[in-house]
Amino acid sequence: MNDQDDGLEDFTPLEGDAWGGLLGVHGRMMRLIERDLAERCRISHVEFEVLLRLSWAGNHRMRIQDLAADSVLTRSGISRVVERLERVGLVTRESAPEDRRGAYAILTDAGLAMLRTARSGHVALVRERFLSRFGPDELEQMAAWWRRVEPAIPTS
Amino acid sequence: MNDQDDGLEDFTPLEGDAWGGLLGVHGRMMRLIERDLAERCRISHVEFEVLLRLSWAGNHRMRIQDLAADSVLTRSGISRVVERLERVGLVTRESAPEDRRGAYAILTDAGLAMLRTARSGHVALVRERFLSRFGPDELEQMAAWWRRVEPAIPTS
DNA sequence: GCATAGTAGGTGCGTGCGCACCTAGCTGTC
DNA sequence: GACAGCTAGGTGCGCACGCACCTACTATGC
Repeated sequence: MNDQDDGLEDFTPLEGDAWGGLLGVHGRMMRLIERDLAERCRISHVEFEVLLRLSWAGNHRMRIQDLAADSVLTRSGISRVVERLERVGLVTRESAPEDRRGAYAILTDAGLAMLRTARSGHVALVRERFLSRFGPDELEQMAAWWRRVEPAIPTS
Repeated sequence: MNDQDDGLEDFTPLEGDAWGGLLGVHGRMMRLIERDLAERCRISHVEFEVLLRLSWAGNHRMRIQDLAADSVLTRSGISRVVERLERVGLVTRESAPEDRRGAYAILTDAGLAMLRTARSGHVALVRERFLSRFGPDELEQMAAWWRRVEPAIPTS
């Protein structure tokens, strides 16, 4: 039912399918993921991501600013996420000795335990709905595309 | 700095690159897009999307429920988006004669004009940062992937 | 030393949205 | 017709987040 050219630049059908499809797949997946994590673990996806990245870090600790970089949230957002996680005992905060302005978020044992259960179900979900639809060669190509595009998009 | 296997299922590196890359690219692009639309047109991306889909519809009008389906927002979210757009004169509302529970959102002339300026810059941005990084064959493959995956992800 | 600029983290405020619920109206069964 | 059950849209409430700003601290220039 397109109104045909109403005067100015629009996406071509191919562009629309490629870009719009990415938006659609992301939106649907996020709905599934948020519901799943909320029901099983009472945490949000960003909270899960913070726990995950802490688990990757040496000694399970990261500076707030490092958590904020390469996150979908701003520093203020991360600050509040860490506050929420601290309130339920999944992380603790500790001020940085080498720079007294700074603070570390540190994964607790309870946080690590929670992450493990959250992660196994999460991985299963993303595999079932998304990753399993692609062969290894296709996943490799997809990853290569993101590596190609991502550095061209400014972080801030 | 991975903590190596801490006991339960995790993404493989390949899976992590494919899925994490999608999240990263989407997040960065959305930041750019929101800032651009806000600065140039004082509208958000969801508001833009509603205007766009109205412009595609016959007579530039759609039922609220049809706007909500296949949107990233719920019905209540769409209801508020339409309310905001109505308040600034970009759409009007009209109750549906064939089902008196229902309502149409209708694009106004001002809304169409706004959409045109918003869209041209938006298309340019998405092309510059994303679409132009791919060849036509790659865009076709990407679109095919989304077509393959999307129906397997429940809408609600 | 002192002054200025820059940075890390936190916070008041405004806003956007989901959830649960409400009302009005449609539909189906009897 | 009467009544139950469903659906479309809107709304009160709570919450998460960005923006702008604040405080505490560090870094740089003199």
